[in-house]
Amino acid sequence: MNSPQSTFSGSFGAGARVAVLLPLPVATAYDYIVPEGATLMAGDIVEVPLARRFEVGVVWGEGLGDVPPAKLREVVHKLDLPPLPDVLRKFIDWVAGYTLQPAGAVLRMTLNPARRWPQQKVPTAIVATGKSLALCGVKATPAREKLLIAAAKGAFESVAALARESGVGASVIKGLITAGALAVVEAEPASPFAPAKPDHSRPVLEPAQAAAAAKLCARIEGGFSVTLLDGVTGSGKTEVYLEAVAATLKAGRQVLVLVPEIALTVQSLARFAARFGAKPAEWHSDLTYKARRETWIGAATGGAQVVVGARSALFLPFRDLGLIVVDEEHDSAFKQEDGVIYHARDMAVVRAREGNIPIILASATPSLETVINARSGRYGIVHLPERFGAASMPRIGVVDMKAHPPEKGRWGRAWLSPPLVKAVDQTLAAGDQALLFLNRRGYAPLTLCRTCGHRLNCPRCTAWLVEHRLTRKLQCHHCGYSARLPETCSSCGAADTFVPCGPGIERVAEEAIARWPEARVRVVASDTLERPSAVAELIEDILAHRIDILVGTQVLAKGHHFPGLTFVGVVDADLGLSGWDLRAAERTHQLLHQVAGRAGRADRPGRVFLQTHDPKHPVMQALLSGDEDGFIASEIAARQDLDMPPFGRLTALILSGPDEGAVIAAGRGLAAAAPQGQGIEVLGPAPAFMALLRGRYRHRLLLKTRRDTPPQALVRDWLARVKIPSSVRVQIDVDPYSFY
DNA sequence: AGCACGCCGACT
DNA sequence: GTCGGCGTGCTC
Repeated sequence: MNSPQSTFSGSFGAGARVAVLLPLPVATAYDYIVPEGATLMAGDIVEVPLARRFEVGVVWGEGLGDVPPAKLREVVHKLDLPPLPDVLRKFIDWVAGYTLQPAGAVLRMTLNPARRWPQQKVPTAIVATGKSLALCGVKATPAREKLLIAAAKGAFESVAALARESGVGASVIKGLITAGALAVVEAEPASPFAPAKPDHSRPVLEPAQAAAAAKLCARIEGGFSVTLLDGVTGSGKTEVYLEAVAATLKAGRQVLVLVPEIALTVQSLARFAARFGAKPAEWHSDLTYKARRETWIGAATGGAQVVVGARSALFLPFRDLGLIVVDEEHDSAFKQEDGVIYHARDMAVVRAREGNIPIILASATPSLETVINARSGRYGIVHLPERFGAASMPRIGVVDMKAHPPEKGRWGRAWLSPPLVKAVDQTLAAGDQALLFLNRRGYAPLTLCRTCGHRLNCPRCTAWLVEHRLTRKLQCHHCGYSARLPETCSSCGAADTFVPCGPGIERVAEEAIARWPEARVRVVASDTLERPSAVAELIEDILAHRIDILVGTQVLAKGHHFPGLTFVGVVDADLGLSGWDLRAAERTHQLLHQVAGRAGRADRPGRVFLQTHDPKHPVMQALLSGDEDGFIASEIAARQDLDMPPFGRLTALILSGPDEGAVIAAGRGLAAAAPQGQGIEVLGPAPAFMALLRGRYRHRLLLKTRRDTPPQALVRDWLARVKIPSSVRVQIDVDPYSFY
């Protein structure tokens, strides 16, 4: 894993050895020879032979020289792409070192889109050289005169285009090119991105927003700084940070806005387009090949001034990045959980530091890590005090499900308590919209056999199969396994004995339709919104009041403004609080706070009911009393007591393989060789929460170190001491967020 | 990541 | 006797 640090200057002439980092999970860069007639610079993107194929890699610096000369091969050629900037190469090295991944695996995130691009032909244009016909030594004919007048109007992309414009034949054009009155020159490729206009549509800011914007813009002058932009839902954070974006655009530099999920890029794009009069570039895994290429090139050339994207946008080769905004910075979707495991918010801060640029972390419910950094003075804070306009915070109430159990209806079991039902009645009577929130997709999370109690499990995971009535399938939400509901129980052979247990949103929707037959009910989950256009249509349907009751998961919790929505019923506020997870309470609080923020954003006050079995739980109490600071203080105290992050550091080693015995043996081997020392603790191995995932058995070890002890060297040495069979994969998760 | 090499079960 | 399964190891 010791990749050479990229050397950041110098050029390499023919015959020199250069280190080329390849986008493969190999530990080191490989040496190649610079071919005759070429000069290469660090950062150049090159094609090289590798075994019996070709790969695209990046000149990372001077060759190491530790490879027998006979093995060396020549670079094939340099690609016609801008070189990767120094900052990006340093950043890639840094991320590789921090996450304990081979640098090539990190480079892959930058280079993957560019790897298989066919060599573009360089666009050309035909222009007048300015030389007169006489000077070129040709006779002035009417056709030639006409042609020169037409050519003087600008550049033409082809002979055909100029022929069309001038009404002169192609042969005359070719003749004048030969004579020298016209010339074929290399053309700037047309940028698909319209220039952003910083002052296109400046909103009128509320006084509090204006003050915050001024403070923010003052903070982002100068180099590296981190600023928490903190304000409740509806306080207008976006308008405020857009002022900082505008300031950066005026300075002629690029802006990256990271959003936690694809669905949010769509509405961000619209808001940015309205503000700057040009649609920003977008970046996420769902882009078409062409759009991906355009954004990548746009970032590299500077043509894309604003890029809105998911976490991987952090690895785009920006020519001159001047500002990063991380929107909804607390969102756990920023944590990449497979491949190179990294937290995009944390790495964004590093990217800003490497580039000596400001970064803004925006959230209504900032993560504890960020709050602590802000309080300690490492990060600045810009605070937006309240909702603006006539909007007020919703009134939040807690429904104790023990005191108010749902009344069974004609349709069977019910999940909505009488107080919640009454609130929906009132909302509908007032002509408003209601949201029933449950963070669980499908009809029922568990299906079991009434006769023998057999539970329908995923064959490849430690997980129940979730019934989806809309698609008439049983699904595993962890591996994508899907099957029809069997007719007989595989355990006892009884027929037609399966019963659904517990609610998913489809089941809540069933109850809503039965209770409010007149109401238009819509189920919304990530799997019902596959295409971004579906998100736009849904938002339109809600705004036009073509839906009365929304039943949905957390995809509905984020970002959108629905003025007609005045009631939110949280069906199971306790969901997510169970289980051993460091951030369970924090995350549940953030999610519920965010859902509550959906209610009553216009002039009508909203109401929120939380159904819970534990009304005394600190999360419920914090939401009820509005004492968020008290809740955060107690969470901080709890973390501090246990030396948990960010007061201590965690690193997880996840062992997995198809043979459980081998996985367990590898776990024991690692435990036996565990690092020791002051403030170092190793927990496990223990079966992971998902002990079987996609057919692989999983066991975990957890390394706990003090804040001042970076775990990377410890882990590196640790792994070097233990021989792990290749059938067992070791994943390293520095700063784990989930405990799967 | 690819891709070839290499050693054990069912087929022309 | 061969074709081919995917475990193992290498690529400058």
